[in-house]
Amino acid sequence: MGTNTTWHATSYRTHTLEQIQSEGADLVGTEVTVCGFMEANRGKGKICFMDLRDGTGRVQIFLKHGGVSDEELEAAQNLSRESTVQVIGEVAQKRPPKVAEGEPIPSPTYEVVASKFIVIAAAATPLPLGVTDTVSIGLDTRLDNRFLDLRRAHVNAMFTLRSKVLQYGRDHLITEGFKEINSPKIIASASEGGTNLFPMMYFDTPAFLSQSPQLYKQLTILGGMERVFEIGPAFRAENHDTYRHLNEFISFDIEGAWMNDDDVMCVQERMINHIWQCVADNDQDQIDIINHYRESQGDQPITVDVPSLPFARIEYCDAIKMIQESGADITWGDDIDSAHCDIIAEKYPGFHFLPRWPMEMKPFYIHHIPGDTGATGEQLSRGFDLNYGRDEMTSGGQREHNVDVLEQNLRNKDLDPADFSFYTDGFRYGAPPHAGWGLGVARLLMVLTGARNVRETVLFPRDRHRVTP
RNA sequence: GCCCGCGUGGUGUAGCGGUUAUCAUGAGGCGUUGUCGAUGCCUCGACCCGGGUUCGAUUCCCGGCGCGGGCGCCA
Repeated sequence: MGTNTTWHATSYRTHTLEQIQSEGADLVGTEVTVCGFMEANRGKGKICFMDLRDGTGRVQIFLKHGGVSDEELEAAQNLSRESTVQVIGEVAQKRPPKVAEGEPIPSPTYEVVASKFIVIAAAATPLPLGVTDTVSIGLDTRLDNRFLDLRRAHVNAMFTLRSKVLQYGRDHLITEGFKEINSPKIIASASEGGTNLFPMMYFDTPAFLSQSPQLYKQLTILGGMERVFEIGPAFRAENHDTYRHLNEFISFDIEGAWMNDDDVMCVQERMINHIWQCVADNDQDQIDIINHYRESQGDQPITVDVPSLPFARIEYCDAIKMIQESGADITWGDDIDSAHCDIIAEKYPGFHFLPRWPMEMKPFYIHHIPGDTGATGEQLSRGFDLNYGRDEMTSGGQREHNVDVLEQNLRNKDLDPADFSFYTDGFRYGAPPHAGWGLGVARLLMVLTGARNVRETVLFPRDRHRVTP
Protein backbone atom coordinates (compact mmCIF):
# COMPACT_ATOMS: atom_id res chain seq x y z
CA MET A 1 0.00 0.00 0.00
CA GLY A 2 1.00 3.62 -0.24
CA THR A 3 4.10 4.51 1.69
CA ASN A 4 2.51 7.78 2.81
CA THR A 5 -0.63 6.25 4.25
CA THR A 6 -1.42 6.99 7.89
CA TRP A 7 -3.55 4.30 9.46
CA HIS A 8 -5.26 5.90 12.42
CA ALA A 9 -6.64 3.58 15.07
CA THR A 10 -10.38 2.94 14.77
CA SER A 11 -13.10 1.85 17.17
CA TYR A 12 -12.39 -1.74 16.18
CA ARG A 13 -8.61 -1.95 15.99
CA THR A 14 -5.49 -0.26 17.25
CA HIS A 15 -3.25 -1.49 14.43
CA THR A 16 -3.51 -2.85 10.91
CA LEU A 17 -2.02 -6.26 10.30
CA GLU A 18 0.64 -4.73 8.09
CA GLN A 19 1.67 -2.53 11.02
CA ILE A 20 2.06 -5.58 13.26
CA GLN A 21 4.64 -6.90 10.82
CA SER A 22 6.44 -3.70 9.84
CA GLU A 23 6.52 -2.25 13.38
CA GLY A 24 6.70 -5.64 15.08
CA ALA A 25 10.14 -5.19 16.61
CA ASP A 26 8.91 -2.13 18.52
CA LEU A 27 5.54 -3.63 19.37
CA VAL A 28 6.75 -6.84 21.06
CA GLY A 29 5.07 -7.02 24.47
CA THR A 30 2.50 -4.36 23.58
CA GLU A 31 -1.20 -5.11 23.80
CA VAL A 32 -2.97 -4.51 20.47
CA THR A 33 -6.44 -5.03 19.06
CA VAL A 34 -6.64 -6.29 15.49
CA CYS A 35 -9.42 -7.37 13.13
CA GLY A 36 -9.60 -9.41 10.00
CA PHE A 37 -10.85 -12.32 7.97
CA MET A 38 -9.83 -15.74 9.23
CA GLU A 39 -7.98 -17.29 6.34
CA ALA A 40 -7.04 -20.57 8.04
CA ASN A 41 -6.95 -22.17 11.47
CA ARG A 42 -4.76 -25.01 12.63
CA GLY A 43 -4.66 -26.99 15.80
CA LYS A 44 -7.01 -28.78 18.14
CA GLY A 45 -6.82 -29.49 21.85
CA LYS A 46 -4.86 -26.96 23.79
CA ILE A 47 -3.66 -24.61 21.05
CA CYS A 48 -4.86 -22.94 17.88
CA PHE A 49 -3.06 -20.99 15.17
CA MET A 50 -5.01 -18.66 13.00
CA ASP A 51 -4.00 -16.81 9.84
CA LEU A 52 -5.72 -13.45 9.94
CA ARG A 53 -5.94 -11.19 6.90
CA ASP A 54 -7.11 -7.60 6.53
CA GLY A 55 -6.84 -5.18 3.62
CA THR A 56 -3.23 -4.42 4.52
CA GLY A 57 -1.59 -7.75 5.30
CA ARG A 58 -1.54 -10.99 7.25
CA VAL A 59 -0.67 -11.95 10.82
CA GLN A 60 -0.75 -15.23 12.70
CA ILE A 61 -2.84 -15.29 15.87
CA PHE A 62 -1.77 -17.75 18.55
CA LEU A 63 -4.39 -18.92 21.02
CA LYS A 64 -3.54 -21.32 23.81
CA HIS A 65 -5.28 -22.96 26.73
CA GLY A 66 -5.10 -20.59 29.69
CA GLY A 67 -4.34 -17.60 27.49
CA VAL A 68 -7.97 -17.33 26.43
CA SER A 69 -11.09 -18.94 27.90
CA ASP A 70 -11.96 -22.51 26.94
CA GLU A 71 -15.02 -21.16 25.12
CA GLU A 72 -12.93 -18.73 23.11
CA LEU A 73 -10.41 -21.41 22.21
CA GLU A 74 -13.12 -23.75 21.04
CA ALA A 75 -14.80 -20.99 19.03
CA ALA A 76 -11.49 -20.28 17.32
CA GLN A 77 -10.88 -23.93 16.52
CA ASN A 78 -14.34 -24.44 15.08
CA LEU A 79 -14.57 -21.18 13.18
CA SER A 80 -15.25 -21.35 9.44
CA ARG A 81 -12.85 -19.83 6.93
CA GLU A 82 -13.38 -16.17 6.01
CA SER A 83 -15.26 -15.38 9.22
CA THR A 84 -14.43 -11.96 10.65
CA VAL A 85 -12.89 -11.73 14.09
CA GLN A 86 -11.47 -9.26 16.57
CA VAL A 87 -8.47 -10.22 18.67
CA ILE A 88 -6.88 -8.55 21.66
CA GLY A 89 -3.42 -9.77 22.54
CA GLU A 90 0.28 -9.14 22.89
CA VAL A 91 2.63 -8.85 19.95
CA ALA A 92 5.38 -11.45 20.03
CA GLN A 93 8.12 -12.58 17.70
CA LYS A 94 7.07 -15.71 15.88
CA ARG A 95 9.06 -18.88 16.22
CA PRO A 96 10.83 -19.40 12.91
CA PRO A 97 9.46 -22.18 10.70
CA LYS A 98 11.49 -25.31 10.19
CA VAL A 99 13.67 -24.93 7.13
CA ALA A 100 15.42 -27.59 5.14
CA GLU A 101 19.15 -28.11 5.62
CA GLY A 102 21.09 -25.33 3.89
CA GLU A 103 18.06 -23.08 3.38
CA PRO A 104 18.41 -19.51 4.65
CA ILE A 105 16.67 -18.68 7.94
CA PRO A 106 13.85 -16.20 7.16
CA SER A 107 13.86 -12.78 8.75
CA PRO A 108 11.79 -12.51 11.94
CA THR A 109 8.05 -12.08 11.69
CA TYR A 110 5.52 -11.22 14.38
CA GLU A 111 2.33 -12.69 15.72
CA VAL A 112 -0.35 -11.77 18.24
CA VAL A 113 -0.78 -14.01 21.27
CA ALA A 114 -4.47 -13.71 22.02
CA SER A 115 -5.90 -12.82 25.43
CA LYS A 116 -9.37 -12.16 24.09
CA PHE A 117 -11.02 -13.55 20.97
CA ILE A 118 -14.32 -12.33 19.50
CA VAL A 119 -16.14 -13.70 16.47
CA ILE A 120 -17.66 -10.69 14.70
CA ALA A 121 -19.47 -12.48 11.87
CA ALA A 122 -19.16 -16.18 11.12
CA ALA A 123 -18.91 -17.21 7.45
CA ALA A 124 -21.42 -19.75 6.10
CA THR A 125 -20.04 -22.99 4.66
CA PRO A 126 -19.18 -24.07 2.14
CA LEU A 127 -17.84 -20.93 0.47
CA PRO A 128 -19.14 -20.44 -3.09
CA LEU A 129 -15.49 -20.18 -4.09
CA GLY A 130 -12.33 -20.88 -2.15
CA VAL A 131 -10.42 -17.69 -1.34
CA THR A 132 -7.11 -19.47 -0.79
CA ASP A 133 -7.75 -22.69 -2.72
CA THR A 134 -5.41 -23.57 -5.52
CA VAL A 135 -8.15 -24.89 -7.82
CA SER A 136 -8.93 -22.55 -10.66
CA ILE A 137 -12.38 -20.96 -10.75
CA GLY A 138 -14.51 -20.08 -13.76
CA LEU A 139 -14.94 -16.38 -14.51
CA ASP A 140 -18.71 -16.61 -14.25
CA THR A 141 -18.56 -18.15 -10.79
CA ARG A 142 -16.10 -15.48 -9.76
CA LEU A 143 -18.22 -12.60 -11.02
CA ASP A 144 -21.36 -14.02 -9.42
CA ASN A 145 -19.46 -13.98 -6.13
CA ARG A 146 -17.21 -10.99 -6.69
CA PHE A 147 -17.32 -10.07 -2.99
CA LEU A 148 -15.40 -13.28 -2.27
CA ASP A 149 -13.34 -13.27 -5.45
CA LEU A 150 -11.99 -9.87 -4.41
CA ARG A 151 -10.60 -11.41 -1.24
CA ARG A 152 -8.21 -13.46 -3.36
CA ALA A 153 -4.78 -11.87 -3.22
CA HIS A 154 -4.16 -11.47 -6.93
CA VAL A 155 -7.64 -10.09 -7.60
CA ASN A 156 -7.20 -7.59 -4.80
CA ALA A 157 -3.81 -6.65 -6.25
CA MET A 158 -5.43 -6.08 -9.64
CA PHE A 159 -7.83 -3.49 -8.27
CA THR A 160 -5.17 -1.93 -6.08
CA LEU A 161 -3.17 -1.41 -9.27
CA ARG A 162 -6.20 -0.02 -11.03
CA SER A 163 -6.54 2.61 -8.32
CA LYS A 164 -2.85 3.43 -8.67
CA VAL A 165 -3.00 3.72 -12.44
CA LEU A 166 -5.83 6.23 -12.21
CA GLN A 167 -3.98 8.13 -9.49
CA TYR A 168 -0.73 8.33 -11.47
CA GLY A 169 -2.53 9.31 -14.64
CA ARG A 170 -4.46 12.00 -12.83
CA ASP A 171 -1.31 13.28 -11.10
CA HIS A 172 0.50 13.52 -14.41
CA LEU A 173 -2.23 15.42 -16.25
CA ILE A 174 -2.50 17.91 -13.40
CA THR A 175 1.23 18.65 -13.76
CA GLU A 176 0.53 19.50 -17.41
CA GLY A 177 -2.23 21.97 -16.51
CA PHE A 178 -5.29 19.76 -16.98
CA LYS A 179 -8.32 20.23 -14.72
CA GLU A 180 -10.69 17.42 -13.76
CA ILE A 181 -14.28 17.83 -14.90
CA ASN A 182 -17.53 15.84 -14.80
CA SER A 183 -19.87 15.85 -17.76
CA PRO A 184 -23.53 14.75 -17.76
CA LYS A 185 -24.33 11.10 -18.28
CA ILE A 186 -27.98 11.74 -19.07
CA ILE A 187 -28.21 13.31 -22.49
CA ALA A 188 -30.94 14.29 -24.94
CA SER A 189 -29.32 13.13 -28.18
CA ALA A 190 -26.52 11.00 -29.52
CA SER A 191 -23.12 12.59 -29.04
CA GLU A 192 -21.46 10.97 -32.03
CA GLY A 193 -23.96 8.96 -33.98
CA GLY A 194 -22.88 5.49 -34.89
CA THR A 195 -23.11 3.32 -31.81
CA ASN A 196 -26.42 2.49 -30.24
CA LEU A 197 -27.47 4.27 -27.07
CA PHE A 198 -29.40 3.03 -24.09
CA PRO A 199 -32.72 4.88 -24.05
CA MET A 200 -34.25 6.01 -20.78
CA MET A 201 -36.99 8.31 -19.54
CA TYR A 202 -35.93 11.60 -18.02
CA PHE A 203 -39.19 12.46 -16.24
CA ASP A 204 -41.52 12.85 -19.24
CA THR A 205 -38.76 13.32 -21.81
CA PRO A 206 -37.04 10.53 -23.72
CA ALA A 207 -33.29 10.63 -23.06
CA PHE A 208 -30.18 8.45 -23.32
CA LEU A 209 -27.20 7.33 -21.29
CA SER A 210 -24.09 9.07 -22.54
CA GLN A 211 -21.84 7.13 -24.89
CA SER A 212 -18.95 9.59 -24.58
CA PRO A 213 -18.11 12.92 -22.91
CA GLN A 214 -16.81 14.11 -26.28
CA LEU A 215 -19.08 17.02 -27.09
CA TYR A 216 -19.20 18.24 -23.49
CA LYS A 217 -15.48 18.31 -22.95
CA GLN A 218 -15.23 20.32 -26.17
CA LEU A 219 -17.78 22.78 -24.81
CA THR A 220 -15.57 23.34 -21.75
CA ILE A 221 -12.66 24.15 -24.05
CA LEU A 222 -14.86 26.61 -25.90
CA GLY A 223 -15.62 27.96 -22.44
CA GLY A 224 -11.96 28.74 -21.85
CA MET A 225 -11.12 25.86 -19.47
CA GLU A 226 -7.86 25.49 -21.44
CA ARG A 227 -7.14 21.84 -20.57
CA VAL A 228 -9.57 19.32 -19.04
CA PHE A 229 -9.79 15.64 -18.26
CA GLU A 230 -12.54 13.33 -17.10
CA ILE A 231 -12.54 9.79 -15.76
CA GLY A 232 -16.09 8.60 -16.07
CA PRO A 233 -18.51 6.00 -17.36
CA ALA A 234 -19.64 5.61 -20.96
CA PHE A 235 -22.56 3.43 -22.04
CA ARG A 236 -22.95 1.68 -25.37
CA ALA A 237 -25.85 -0.55 -26.32
CA GLU A 238 -23.80 -2.69 -28.68
CA ASN A 239 -24.27 -6.44 -28.99
CA HIS A 240 -20.58 -7.10 -28.91
CA ASP A 241 -19.46 -10.15 -27.02
CA THR A 242 -15.68 -10.25 -26.68
CA TYR A 243 -12.88 -10.25 -24.13
CA ARG A 244 -12.39 -6.51 -24.61
CA HIS A 245 -15.89 -5.03 -24.79
CA LEU A 246 -18.33 -4.03 -22.09
CA ASN A 247 -21.55 -2.07 -22.34
CA GLU A 248 -20.48 0.16 -19.47
CA PHE A 249 -16.85 1.18 -19.25
CA ILE A 250 -14.69 3.87 -17.72
CA SER A 251 -13.27 6.26 -20.26
CA PHE A 252 -10.23 8.38 -19.43
CA ASP A 253 -10.69 11.49 -21.57
CA ILE A 254 -8.69 14.65 -22.12
CA GLU A 255 -9.21 17.76 -24.24
CA GLY A 256 -6.83 20.70 -24.63
CA ALA A 257 -6.97 24.09 -26.32
CA TRP A 258 -4.33 25.31 -28.79
CA MET A 259 -3.25 21.75 -29.48
CA ASN A 260 -3.35 19.47 -32.49
CA ASP A 261 -3.36 15.67 -32.78
CA ASP A 262 0.42 15.42 -32.52
CA ASP A 263 0.39 17.49 -29.34
CA VAL A 264 -2.12 15.29 -27.53
CA MET A 265 -0.38 12.12 -28.66
CA CYS A 266 2.64 13.49 -26.84
CA VAL A 267 0.52 14.12 -23.74
CA GLN A 268 -0.69 10.55 -23.90
CA GLU A 269 2.68 8.90 -24.26
CA ARG A 270 4.10 11.02 -21.45
CA MET A 271 1.17 10.03 -19.24
CA ILE A 272 1.49 6.31 -19.96
CA ASN A 273 5.23 6.49 -19.49
CA HIS A 274 4.65 8.19 -16.11
CA ILE A 275 2.09 5.58 -15.03
CA TRP A 276 4.41 2.71 -15.89
CA GLN A 277 7.38 4.40 -14.22
CA CYS A 278 5.39 5.00 -11.02
CA VAL A 279 4.12 1.42 -10.92
CA ALA A 280 7.67 0.15 -11.44
CA ASP A 281 8.93 2.41 -8.64
CA ASN A 282 6.14 1.89 -6.10
CA ASP A 283 4.01 -1.13 -6.76
CA GLN A 284 6.24 -4.09 -7.44
CA ASP A 285 4.65 -5.76 -4.39
CA GLN A 286 1.32 -5.90 -6.22
CA ILE A 287 2.96 -7.18 -9.39
CA ASP A 288 4.66 -9.89 -7.30
CA ILE A 289 1.30 -11.00 -5.90
CA ILE A 290 -0.12 -11.30 -9.41
CA ASN A 291 2.97 -13.18 -10.57
CA HIS A 292 2.74 -15.57 -7.64
CA TYR A 293 -0.73 -16.48 -8.83
CA ARG A 294 0.29 -16.64 -12.48
CA GLU A 295 3.06 -19.05 -11.56
CA SER A 296 0.51 -21.33 -9.84
CA GLN A 297 -1.51 -21.34 -13.06
CA GLY A 298 1.47 -22.04 -15.29
CA ASP A 299 1.47 -18.52 -16.79
CA GLN A 300 4.58 -16.50 -17.53
CA PRO A 301 5.28 -13.72 -15.00
CA ILE A 302 4.54 -10.14 -16.02
CA THR A 303 7.15 -7.41 -15.93
CA VAL A 304 6.62 -3.66 -15.81
CA ASP A 305 8.66 -2.50 -18.78
CA VAL A 306 8.52 1.29 -18.85
CA PRO A 307 7.84 2.18 -22.50
CA SER A 308 10.40 4.55 -23.96
CA LEU A 309 9.44 7.80 -25.70
CA PRO A 310 8.37 8.53 -28.29
CA PHE A 311 5.96 5.70 -29.11
CA ALA A 312 6.06 4.53 -32.71
CA ARG A 313 3.76 6.36 -35.14
CA ILE A 314 2.50 4.44 -38.15
CA GLU A 315 0.32 6.59 -40.37
CA TYR A 316 -2.76 4.94 -41.79
CA CYS A 317 -1.38 4.90 -45.34
CA ASP A 318 1.81 3.19 -44.16
CA ALA A 319 -0.18 0.71 -42.09
CA ILE A 320 -2.24 -0.27 -45.12
CA LYS A 321 0.93 -0.69 -47.17
CA MET A 322 2.51 -2.82 -44.42
CA ILE A 323 -0.55 -5.06 -44.22
CA GLN A 324 -0.71 -5.45 -47.99
CA GLU A 325 2.99 -6.34 -48.15
CA SER A 326 2.41 -9.10 -45.60
CA GLY A 327 -0.03 -10.64 -48.06
CA ALA A 328 -3.27 -9.81 -46.28
CA ASP A 329 -6.25 -8.56 -48.26
CA ILE A 330 -6.95 -4.92 -47.46
CA THR A 331 -7.55 -1.80 -49.51
CA TRP A 332 -7.24 1.90 -48.70
CA GLY A 333 -10.41 2.96 -46.90
CA ASP A 334 -10.90 -0.34 -45.07
CA ASP A 335 -10.89 -0.52 -41.31
CA ILE A 336 -7.86 -2.17 -39.74
CA ASP A 337 -9.25 -5.24 -37.99
CA SER A 338 -7.75 -7.45 -35.29
CA ALA A 339 -5.90 -9.75 -37.69
CA HIS A 340 -4.37 -6.69 -39.37
CA CYS A 341 -3.38 -5.32 -35.99
CA ASP A 342 -1.46 -8.53 -35.35
CA ILE A 343 0.61 -7.84 -38.46
CA ILE A 344 1.45 -4.32 -37.30
CA ALA A 345 2.12 -5.46 -33.73
CA GLU A 346 4.64 -7.98 -34.99
CA LYS A 347 6.80 -5.12 -36.21
CA TYR A 348 5.84 -2.73 -33.43
CA PRO A 349 5.43 -4.59 -30.17
CA GLY A 350 4.24 -2.33 -27.40
CA PHE A 351 2.30 0.91 -27.66
CA HIS A 352 2.05 2.49 -31.10
CA PHE A 353 -0.01 5.30 -32.60
CA LEU A 354 -1.91 5.03 -35.87
CA PRO A 355 -2.41 8.66 -37.00
CA ARG A 356 -4.00 10.22 -40.12
CA TRP A 357 -7.03 8.07 -40.78
CA PRO A 358 -9.21 8.80 -43.82
CA MET A 359 -11.68 11.59 -43.02
CA GLU A 360 -14.43 9.36 -44.37
CA MET A 361 -13.89 6.92 -41.49
CA LYS A 362 -13.82 9.43 -38.65
CA PRO A 363 -16.65 11.19 -36.78
CA PHE A 364 -17.91 14.61 -37.84
CA TYR A 365 -16.07 16.51 -35.11
CA ILE A 366 -12.61 15.41 -36.31
CA HIS A 367 -10.51 18.11 -37.99
CA HIS A 368 -8.96 17.84 -41.42
CA ILE A 369 -6.62 20.03 -43.42
CA PRO A 370 -8.04 20.41 -46.93
CA GLY A 371 -5.59 19.05 -49.49
CA ASP A 372 -3.89 16.81 -46.92
CA THR A 373 -4.53 13.63 -48.87
CA GLY A 374 -3.44 10.03 -48.73
CA ALA A 375 -2.03 7.53 -51.21
CA THR A 376 -5.24 7.46 -53.25
CA GLY A 377 -5.82 11.20 -53.17
CA GLU A 378 -8.61 10.94 -50.60
CA GLN A 379 -8.89 13.42 -47.75
CA LEU A 380 -7.04 12.47 -44.56
CA SER A 381 -8.14 13.44 -41.06
CA ARG A 382 -6.31 14.45 -37.93
CA GLY A 383 -7.70 11.47 -36.06
CA PHE A 384 -5.53 8.75 -34.50
CA ASP A 385 -5.67 5.53 -32.50
CA LEU A 386 -3.32 4.13 -29.91
CA ASN A 387 -2.89 0.37 -30.10
CA TYR A 388 -1.10 -2.25 -28.06
CA GLY A 389 -0.82 -5.62 -29.71
CA ARG A 390 -4.15 -6.32 -31.37
CA ASP A 391 -6.09 -4.08 -29.03
CA GLU A 392 -7.15 -0.50 -29.49
CA MET A 393 -6.53 1.55 -26.35
CA THR A 394 -7.42 5.02 -27.49
CA SER A 395 -9.19 7.01 -30.12
CA GLY A 396 -8.40 10.69 -30.45
CA GLY A 397 -7.63 13.59 -32.71
CA GLN A 398 -7.68 17.27 -33.41
CA ARG A 399 -11.24 18.62 -33.45
CA GLU A 400 -12.89 20.82 -36.05
CA HIS A 401 -13.18 24.37 -34.68
CA ASN A 402 -14.64 26.08 -37.75
CA VAL A 403 -18.42 25.99 -37.38
CA ASP A 404 -19.11 26.06 -41.11
CA VAL A 405 -16.88 23.03 -41.70
CA LEU A 406 -18.41 21.34 -38.67
CA GLU A 407 -21.92 21.73 -40.06
CA GLN A 408 -20.79 20.49 -43.46
CA ASN A 409 -19.21 17.43 -41.78
CA LEU A 410 -22.55 16.72 -40.11
CA ARG A 411 -24.39 16.92 -43.41
CA ASN A 412 -21.76 14.65 -45.00
CA LYS A 413 -22.64 12.04 -42.37
CA ASP A 414 -26.38 12.46 -43.06
CA LEU A 415 -26.84 14.18 -39.71
CA ASP A 416 -28.92 17.33 -39.26
CA PRO A 417 -26.91 20.26 -37.83
CA ALA A 418 -30.09 21.52 -36.17
CA ASP A 419 -30.04 18.48 -33.88
CA PHE A 420 -26.60 19.52 -32.64
CA SER A 421 -27.23 23.21 -32.06
CA PHE A 422 -26.47 22.81 -28.33
CA TYR A 423 -22.99 21.93 -29.51
CA THR A 424 -22.41 23.86 -32.73
CA ASP A 425 -23.63 27.12 -31.15
CA GLY A 426 -20.59 26.92 -28.90
CA PHE A 427 -18.39 27.47 -31.97
CA ARG A 428 -20.05 30.69 -33.15
CA TYR A 429 -18.35 33.07 -30.73
CA GLY A 430 -14.66 32.34 -31.17
CA ALA A 431 -13.23 28.84 -30.88
CA PRO A 432 -9.68 27.74 -30.10
CA PRO A 433 -8.12 24.92 -32.11
CA HIS A 434 -8.17 21.92 -29.81
CA ALA A 435 -7.57 18.19 -29.59
CA GLY A 436 -8.05 15.29 -27.21
CA TRP A 437 -8.49 11.57 -26.74
CA GLY A 438 -10.40 8.92 -24.86
CA LEU A 439 -8.58 5.98 -23.29
CA GLY A 440 -10.16 2.71 -22.17
CA VAL A 441 -9.01 2.27 -18.57
CA ALA A 442 -9.77 -1.45 -18.42
CA ARG A 443 -7.81 -2.11 -21.59
CA LEU A 444 -4.82 -0.22 -20.25
CA LEU A 445 -5.00 -2.36 -17.11
CA MET A 446 -5.04 -5.48 -19.28
CA VAL A 447 -1.75 -4.44 -20.80
CA LEU A 448 -0.21 -3.67 -17.40
CA THR A 449 -1.37 -6.82 -15.64
CA GLY A 450 -1.45 -9.37 -18.45
CA ALA A 451 -5.19 -9.94 -17.96
CA ARG A 452 -6.76 -11.64 -20.95
CA ASN A 453 -10.29 -10.37 -20.32
CA VAL A 454 -11.47 -6.86 -19.46
CA ARG A 455 -13.76 -8.42 -16.90
CA GLU A 456 -10.65 -9.16 -14.85
CA THR A 457 -9.97 -5.44 -14.54
CA VAL A 458 -13.53 -4.24 -13.87
CA LEU A 459 -15.11 -4.78 -10.47
CA PHE A 460 -18.69 -5.39 -11.59
CA PRO A 461 -18.65 -5.65 -15.37
CA ARG A 462 -21.73 -5.01 -17.45
CA ASP A 463 -22.04 -6.97 -20.65
CA ARG A 464 -24.88 -8.21 -22.77
CA HIS A 465 -25.52 -11.12 -20.43
CA ARG A 466 -24.78 -9.58 -17.08
CA VAL A 467 -26.37 -6.74 -15.10
CA THR A 468 -25.80 -8.26 -11.66
CA PRO A 469 -24.27 -8.08 -9.18
C1' G B 1 -25.84 -11.57 -33.99
C1' C B 2 -22.79 -15.52 -36.68
C1' C B 3 -19.18 -19.88 -36.43
C1' C B 4 -16.82 -23.62 -33.17
C1' G B 5 -16.55 -26.08 -28.46
C1' C B 6 -18.28 -27.29 -23.53
C1' G B 7 -22.17 -28.18 -19.42
C1' U B 8 -20.29 -34.12 -13.89
C1' G B 9 -20.15 -32.89 -5.78
C1' G B 10 -19.73 -25.97 -2.90
C1' U B 11 -15.27 -25.10 -6.45
C1' G B 12 -12.20 -27.02 -10.61
C1' U B 13 -11.91 -31.63 -13.24
C1' A B 14 -11.47 -37.35 -15.23
C1' G B 15 -14.49 -40.82 -17.53
C1' C B 16 -18.22 -44.27 -19.62
C1' G B 17 -24.43 -47.24 -23.82
C1' G B 18 -24.94 -51.28 -18.07
C1' U B 19 -19.32 -48.42 -13.15
C1' U B 20 -19.65 -48.70 -6.02
C1' A B 21 -18.84 -42.28 -11.47
C1' U B 22 -12.11 -40.44 -11.01
C1' C B 23 -8.92 -36.92 -8.85
C1' A B 24 -7.94 -32.34 -6.41
C1' U B 25 -9.90 -28.71 -3.37
C1' G B 26 -13.77 -28.23 0.18
C1' A B 27 -17.31 -29.49 4.26
C1' G B 28 -18.26 -32.55 8.90
C1' G B 29 -16.12 -35.78 12.92
C1' C B 30 -12.11 -37.89 15.97
C1' G B 31 -6.87 -37.94 17.25
C1' U B 32 -1.76 -35.76 17.29
C1' U B 33 0.80 -31.25 17.06
C1' G B 34 4.54 -24.08 18.22
C1' U B 35 1.65 -25.08 13.69
C1' C B 36 2.58 -22.23 9.26
C1' G B 37 0.44 -25.76 1.81
C1' A B 38 -0.51 -28.29 9.46
C1' U B 39 -1.03 -33.56 9.88
C1' G B 40 -3.18 -38.96 10.42
C1' C B 41 -7.78 -41.74 10.24
C1' C B 42 -13.12 -41.75 9.14
C1' U B 43 -17.40 -39.53 6.83
C1' C B 44 -20.32 -36.22 3.34
C1' G B 45 -21.29 -34.27 -1.39
C1' A B 46 -22.33 -34.34 -8.55
C1' C B 47 -23.77 -36.33 -14.24
C1' C B 48 -27.95 -28.46 -16.78
C1' C B 49 -33.40 -28.84 -18.44
C1' G B 50 -37.07 -31.10 -21.89
C1' G B 51 -37.97 -34.63 -25.72
C1' G B 52 -36.23 -38.89 -28.75
C1' U B 53 -33.40 -43.69 -29.90
C1' U B 54 -32.48 -48.09 -26.71
C1' C B 55 -34.04 -53.64 -22.66
C1' G B 56 -31.11 -49.71 -20.38
C1' A B 57 -28.87 -42.71 -21.49
C1' U B 58 -24.70 -39.06 -17.32
C1' U B 59 -22.82 -41.14 -22.16
C1' C B 60 -25.89 -41.19 -28.72
C1' C B 61 -29.61 -37.67 -31.47
C1' C B 62 -32.88 -33.07 -31.42
C1' G B 63 -34.48 -28.60 -28.94
C1' G B 64 -33.87 -25.10 -24.91
C1' C B 65 -30.99 -22.61 -21.35
C1' G B 66 -26.10 -21.46 -19.53
C1' C B 67 -20.81 -20.97 -20.20
C1' G B 68 -16.03 -20.61 -22.96
C1' G B 69 -13.23 -19.39 -27.57
C1' G B 70 -13.20 -16.86 -32.46
C1' C B 71 -15.47 -12.88 -35.68
C1' G B 72 -17.93 -8.24 -36.68
C1' C B 73 -18.03 -3.16 -34.11
C1' C B 74 -15.59 -0.16 -30.86
C1' A B 75 -12.46 2.35 -26.09
